[in-house]
Amino acid sequence: MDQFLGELNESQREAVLYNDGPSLVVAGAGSGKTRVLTYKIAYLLKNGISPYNILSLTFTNKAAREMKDRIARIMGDDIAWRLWMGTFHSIFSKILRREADKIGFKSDFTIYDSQDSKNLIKAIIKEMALDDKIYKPALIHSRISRMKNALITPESYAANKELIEDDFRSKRPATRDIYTTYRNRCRTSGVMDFDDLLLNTWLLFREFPDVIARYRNQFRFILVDEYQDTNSVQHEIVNQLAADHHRICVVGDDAQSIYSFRGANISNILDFRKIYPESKLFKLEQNYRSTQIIVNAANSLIDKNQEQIRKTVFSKKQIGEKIQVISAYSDYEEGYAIAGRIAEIRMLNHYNYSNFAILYRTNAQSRIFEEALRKRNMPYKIYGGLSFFQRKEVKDVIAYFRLISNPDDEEAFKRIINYPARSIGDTTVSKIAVCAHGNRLSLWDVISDPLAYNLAISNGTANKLKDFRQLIESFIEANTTMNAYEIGELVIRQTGMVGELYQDKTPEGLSRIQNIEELVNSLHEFVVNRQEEGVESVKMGDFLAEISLMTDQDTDKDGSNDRITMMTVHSAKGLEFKNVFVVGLEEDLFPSQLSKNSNREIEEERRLFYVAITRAEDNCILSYAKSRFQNGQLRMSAPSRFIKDIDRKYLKLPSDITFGQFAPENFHRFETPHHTSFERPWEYKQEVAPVSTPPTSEQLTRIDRSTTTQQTGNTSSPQNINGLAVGNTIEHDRFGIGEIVGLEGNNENAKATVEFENAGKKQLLLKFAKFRIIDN
DNA sequence: GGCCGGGGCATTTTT
DNA sequence: TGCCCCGGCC
Repeated sequence: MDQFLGELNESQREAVLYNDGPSLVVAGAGSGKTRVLTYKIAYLLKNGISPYNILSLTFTNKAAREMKDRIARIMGDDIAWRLWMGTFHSIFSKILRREADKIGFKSDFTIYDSQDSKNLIKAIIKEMALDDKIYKPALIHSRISRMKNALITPESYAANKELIEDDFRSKRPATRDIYTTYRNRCRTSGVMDFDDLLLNTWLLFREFPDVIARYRNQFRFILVDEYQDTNSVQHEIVNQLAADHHRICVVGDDAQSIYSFRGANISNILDFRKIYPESKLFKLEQNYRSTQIIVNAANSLIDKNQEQIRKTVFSKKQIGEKIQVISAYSDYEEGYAIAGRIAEIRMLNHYNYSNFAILYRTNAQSRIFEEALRKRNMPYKIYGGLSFFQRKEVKDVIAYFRLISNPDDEEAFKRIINYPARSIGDTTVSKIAVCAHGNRLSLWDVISDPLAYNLAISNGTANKLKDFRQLIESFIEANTTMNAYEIGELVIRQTGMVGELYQDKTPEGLSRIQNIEELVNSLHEFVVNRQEEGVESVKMGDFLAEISLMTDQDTDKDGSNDRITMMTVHSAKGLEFKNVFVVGLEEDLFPSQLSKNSNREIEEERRLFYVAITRAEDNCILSYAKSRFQNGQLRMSAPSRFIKDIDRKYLKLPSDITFGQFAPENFHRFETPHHTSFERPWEYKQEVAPVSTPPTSEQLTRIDRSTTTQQTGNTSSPQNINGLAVGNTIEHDRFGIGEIVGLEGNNENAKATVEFENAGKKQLLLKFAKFRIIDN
């Protein structure tokens, strides 16, 4: 016991030791918050508290898994295993499965992912004959989701004047009907969406005093991680559970609240002490991750936010390098500059590629870095994008699994009734659907007894439906005796999906087959693991319950490779890297244009930037491009206000940086037209750059261009368009080296005539041309 | 039933 | 630009 308490600093220890009442642990970035949570739980366990009595909620499966592993190392597997530790969604789905019958569900209800939800909403909008240009499914889905997260049921929605007026004003008065229908349809289908897992738990606890009493009694200690990102339902459920004993400990950092767009409510953490006036506040302020400069720079940034719990995060690590700000002429050049800088830092300090991360605001930015890294043969891994379980072929197979487990599942039904093709078209499906919804039945109910509902279908169609029904029934039958893996194999064989896929020899087809094989492997692994744990029969339903709450991060297997990480700032939360590049620091990109309406949103973007910077241990480098292709057009961009928000003394700024305007007006018309020394144009003159090697001559040319071309901020100059001039030599991605012999137009219409060495004379629309300037 | 092309569109996403 | 969706066509 003492040995691990000794590993804590004073405030960490205090936070661990206090367990008699509510506490709020404000944990600055890198301050050892996971360590506190882990040791706190270990401390309770060592003091004789049963793992069964501890509820500990996290935001990701990964976080839960890591914490469980750490506790297992201290307390042993068997104890760690019995802890109620997991994400809100997984813990509450477990409870809901147990109590399902009380709220009109079966314990093997399936879970709709966001895509299923959107599909259903889309179908409802279509059935209601509403215009899906006005009732955009994604928009309606997010509104419904917000409502659920704010504890608003269809009934309370309809009773809420403000919401109704709101919808009326935005010309979407039918929203509440869509919401009601959506909820009802989920019920007849025996499914819950992600938000239902929370809302239904809250409703269950509210409606059934005996149930909540049981769980209150069980969860004698409640711990919640990342409290700044909880939404109202989560907050309220936690309050329901803690109502009697108040032994609740929430951990979080208001400065890292970045999910309000998903309904996270920062006031949950800001107002925690209002709800529990007797609560103790612990502040973890020592950052063990980053250099002093990084911590101080981040502090100076976040200081610009109004709404926050004031704290003084500090580091006792080395002072470190200043945060370098790289200015690039274009988004392409930004890519090259970053790739070059990574190569330099890596060589000089013998870092691995895995010590580097490129963080951006939007996924769309990844492509350019991908190209730049690939050209230099630098290995990388991109996170985000389509996850394994979202892939079409995987979803198709899983839809069968879902239908076997719960034949009422409407989205699963629709997905596979005609896949593989069995000539049951949309017309038939909508006839079934109309009939089903009219009678408040599931689609499966209708095809189980088509005669009873007078379906207007031909005999041929009726036979096809019968075949489909019998196929699924045979699976359902087999499912009573077979384990999840056996059923999986059976389904894939019997449906003929494999045969169909093996026809396809294209790379995409091959990858589809691999994905299905991987799914089968994971089924196998799942069954074997469970059996090792002593579960005798491992059912398909168990597998579904597990994977429906999984994300990409949980299936990531090549995480140990030596690769540069590329991801959005959002997904970097909770991670750390020796060297972090935060790129695209431009107005309208970071902060996002869409966040500029309100100060609240700007503050969230600033917190996002704070999260980005505080991922860095040794080196943090920022970059921006002065022009960028956005939504298919070339746009001039100004450096982000957030760069200005950082105290200048922690920055190494490029000499030509100016804020609040597109192109610098005070650019120097080059005293020395060509750099002859190794001085880097982006650095403050008085600064020495101890960390960096002199750039290669190749880079210097590029960097020189980047500054000289800025003279062309005015886009109308005839000789000098979009940073190009007649006489420049460029290297085009496809045509190679060439010289510019003519220029016309400007901005997005700008064209250059280029005489290429090998490809002859070409007209390039600059908006689309991919090239870089190599000499002027 | 599946393929092609035009038009519209475009944050962030731990579950 | 690149993606997705829809409608038209074979």
